[in-house]
Amino acid sequence: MNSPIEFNRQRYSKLEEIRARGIDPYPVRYDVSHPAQSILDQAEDLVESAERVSVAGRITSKRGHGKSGFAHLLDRTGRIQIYVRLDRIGSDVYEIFDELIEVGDYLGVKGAVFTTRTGETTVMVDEMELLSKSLRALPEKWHGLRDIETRYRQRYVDLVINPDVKEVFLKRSRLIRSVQRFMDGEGFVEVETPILQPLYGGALARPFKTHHQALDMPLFMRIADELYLKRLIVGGMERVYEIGHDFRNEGIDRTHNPEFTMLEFYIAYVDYRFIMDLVERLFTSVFQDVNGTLNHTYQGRSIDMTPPWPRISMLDAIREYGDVDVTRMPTAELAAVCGERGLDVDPELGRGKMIDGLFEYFVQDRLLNPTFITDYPVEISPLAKRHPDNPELTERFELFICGSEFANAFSELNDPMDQRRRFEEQVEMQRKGDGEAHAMDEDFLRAMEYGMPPTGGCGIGIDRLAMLITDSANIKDVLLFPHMRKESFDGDPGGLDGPDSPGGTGAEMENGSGEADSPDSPDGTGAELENGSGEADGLSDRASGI
RNA sequence: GGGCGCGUAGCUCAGUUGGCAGAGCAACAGACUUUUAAUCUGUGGGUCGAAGGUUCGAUUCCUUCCGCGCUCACCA
Repeated sequence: MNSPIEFNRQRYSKLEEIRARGIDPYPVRYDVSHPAQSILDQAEDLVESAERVSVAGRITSKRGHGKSGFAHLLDRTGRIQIYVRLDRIGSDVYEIFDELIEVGDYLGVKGAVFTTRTGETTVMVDEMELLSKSLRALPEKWHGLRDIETRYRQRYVDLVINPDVKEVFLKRSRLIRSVQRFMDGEGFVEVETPILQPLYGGALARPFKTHHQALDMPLFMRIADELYLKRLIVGGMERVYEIGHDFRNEGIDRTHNPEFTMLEFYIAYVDYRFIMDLVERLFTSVFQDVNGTLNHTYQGRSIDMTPPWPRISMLDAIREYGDVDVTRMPTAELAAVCGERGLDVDPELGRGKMIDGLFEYFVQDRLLNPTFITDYPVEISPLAKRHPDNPELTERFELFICGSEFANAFSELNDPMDQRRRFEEQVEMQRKGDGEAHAMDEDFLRAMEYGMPPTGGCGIGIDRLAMLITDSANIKDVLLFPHMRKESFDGDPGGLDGPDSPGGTGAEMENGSGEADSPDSPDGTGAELENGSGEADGLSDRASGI
C-alpha cells in the first residue's frame, strides 16, 4: 500500500483546502459535555430543557440534502446523529461540512437536542469544529470489514467498523478485572516478576533469546512465571499471583500465539485439593461476573458451569471412557494398547507419555462440562509432588472444559534435593539434544534450600478463558494485535524493517544497532529479538524534544 | 514443518471453457432543508497478491514465491 497522499489524492486535497481556509485540521482538544450514549439516555430531558450539548466523535455516515445534512458520530459510548442546516450554521461553515468533511473525520459539535420525524434523537448543530482529518477511506458501512487478515493487521479499523469486536475486548478487560477482584478477596498479592531472564524455566518450551548490550549477556523471554513466584513463596509472600505475558517460540495456530497471557498463583500451606476448590470458585465467580450466568454456549455447544465439578483421576477416566485398565498393566502391554489405537508413542519415553496419550485418545474431547482430571503420572509432571498413596503418580490436576485444558496445578515440589535431581535429569536430556529441556537454575535451588513451605500452585491461560467466555473460535479474536507474518508494503519493501535496516541513520547508531547484535542468530529465523532499534531512538528523540 | 483452500476497485463480491475487467456501496460532479443501507442524474477508479513459464494472446493454464484461513504434528 502506498502513502495516503498517493493513494487518496481527493482526501488530501480536501485537507489542503481546509488549511487554505485557515482551519487547523488537527486541533489539540475539544470539550465534551455529553458522550453520545448519555444524550440518548437523557433525550427526553434534554429536548425539553433545550440544553445545549457538545459531543465529539468519528463520522461513520453522512447524508446531504441540499442545504442540510445528517451524519452519525461514533464515540466510545455509542453513536449519535447530528443535523446540520445552512440556515442555522451559516453558509461558510455549511460549505465546509458539505464539501470538506467526510466519513472517517473526527468532528466536535454543539447544539440542542431534538427528535426527528422518524423518531431518532439528534443534535441540531449550531457550532462545529473539525477535530481530525482522515486521509484513508473507511470500509463501507453495509458489508463492513470482513477480510480476516485486514481485521487482524489493522485492528484499529476493525474496532471502528465492527462493534461486536469492541465488545469482545471490553469483555476481556472485564474478565481480567474480575479475576483480580477475586484474588484480592482471597488475600493475594499481585506481583510483577522479570520477563527478561538470564535462565528460562517453569515449563518445557522453546524460548525467545535476546541480548543485553551494556551487560553483553544473553537473556531469555520468560516461558513461565513459576520459578520467580516460588522464590516469593520462599520469601514469605504466602499468597502471590501474576497476570502477564509468557513467550514461547513455537507454532502459531487457532489456540496458540507466540506471546500469551498467563495467570499463575501460589498459596503456602495448601495442596492441590485446595487449589481445585479455589479454581472452581474463581471460574464460577468470573462467569457470573462477566456473563451473569453459569449456563454457557461455546461454538454451539452447551456447557453447564454449575459447581461442584466432577473430579476423576486420570487412570479412572481411562477406565471409564476407554474401558482399559492401565493401573498395573505391564509396559509392553501398555505399548501394545497404544499401538492398537494408532498412537505414535515411543515406549522408551516411559509409561507416563503412553498413559497421557491414551487419556487424550479416549477421554479429553468428551469432557464438555468442567471436569478436573487428577493424579498424573510422575514422568510427565516433573515439578509436582509425588502422590503419597502411589509414588508413580503426582498430586496434580488439570481442568478441562469443552475438551480444552484451562488450568494446570500441583502440590508443588519443595524438596531441594529431589528438585536438584530433576534438574540434573533435564540437563542430561538437553545434552542429548532436547531443545525444550529445563536448564539447571542454581539460584532457584538455593532458594529451595532455604526452605519453601508446602505450597499449592496453578497456571491458567487467560486467552483460552477469554475465548471461552466470549465464544471465540480463534485466539486471534481475543488478542488485540495477534502475531502476523511481516507485511510487505508496495514501494517500501523494507517498511517494517526500518529499525533494523542496514542503512540506518546516524541517530540509529547511538544505541549500537547495526553490527554485533545477536551474533549467534541467523537473520530471519524469528527466534531472536533485535536490539538497538530505531524505535528506541525515536523515543529518546521524543524525550529530548520535550 | 505437512495437507487442503483462498488472494479481482477503498470495502463486499461477481466473472473470464485463454480473447477490450464487472456490480453494489464508498469517492467525484449536479439536484434535493427531518434523512438514516436517504433518493435521483452523471463521472472517474484496477500491475486481477508477486515473479517466471506455456501461448498469437494469461487475471484465467503450469511452476516458484509471499500472505491469510482450516487441518495434522508440538504446545497453553
